[in-house]
Amino acid sequence: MTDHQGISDLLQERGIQPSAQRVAIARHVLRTDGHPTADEVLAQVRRSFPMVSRATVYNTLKLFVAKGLLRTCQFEGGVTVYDANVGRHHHFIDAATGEIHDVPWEALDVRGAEELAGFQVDSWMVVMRGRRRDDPGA
Amino acid sequence: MTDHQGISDLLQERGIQPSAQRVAIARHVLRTDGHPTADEVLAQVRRSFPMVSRATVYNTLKLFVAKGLLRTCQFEGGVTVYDANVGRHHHFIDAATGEIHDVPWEALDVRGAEELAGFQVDSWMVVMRGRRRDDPGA
DNA sequence: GTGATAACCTAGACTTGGTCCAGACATGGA
DNA sequence: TCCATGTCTGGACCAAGTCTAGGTTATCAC
Repeated sequence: MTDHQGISDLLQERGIQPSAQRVAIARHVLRTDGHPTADEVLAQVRRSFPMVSRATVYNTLKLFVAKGLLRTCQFEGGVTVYDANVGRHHHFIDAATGEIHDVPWEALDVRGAEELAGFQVDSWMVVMRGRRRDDPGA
Repeated sequence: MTDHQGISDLLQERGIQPSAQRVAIARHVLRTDGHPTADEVLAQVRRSFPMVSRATVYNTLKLFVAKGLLRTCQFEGGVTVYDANVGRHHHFIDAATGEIHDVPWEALDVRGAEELAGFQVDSWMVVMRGRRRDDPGA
């Protein structure tokens, strides 16, 4: 799914014309389970595609979000990061490093969000902060 | 608690020298249950204190955060907003207006956050999105 | 192949949220 | 009063993100 042809097909499925730039951006942003910023994507893509412009990266990321391939998140520092995991999940933010980790939806049990008085709740997520435990036994 | 003397005392309790500017900023930012941005605070404070500078507002808000009088949040749009409610609570974001509403801690029941494998979770909150219901009967 | 059209990309100017800094001003002891 | 310290101002600066004009490329009818 991350080879050139596969990505090209995926973009076309979503109604996106698979230009060389878009495929290059998609390779970097859809293949990671990290949460890169637009500038990180730009830097990565430029290694294999030096002429790509900043505007193209921003436009393409926006397009991918509009087409449901990506979602954006804002946490610490006010920078927008992109998340290729578009299914329901929660987030854990490492207070020491700022790293963002996805937490599976089933790992937590949230009750009461749907029947909140005065609000029609369409979606929700839990945002946790703390430290990552680096005991390898876990 | 929002009159001049009370605010002055509150600042001093927290080890903050209560200058005229700081009291003016505190009056606007601690008396609201909204979630103003720094620029909104600046605009408000300037109505009663036209000479206040942007740097002072930013510095003062940072100081209040450091002293535990305020907390910051980042949601949509990547702007930092300030929240005078520093106790535990959740957030609801109105998808139509972008407004942020505080949701009481007890309104939701979250299980599993404390014993998350691989992470030491220090704090968490639920971020909900949807529409505000404007039925007055609720 | 050729030309028209639309889609796409680039570079750079611009906007906005936020920080930094030098100098001015206030305040509180000795 | 003088000095030291803390605070405030205005403006320069920076970084993330957007906008725009013009150039390239792809598509398609002829």
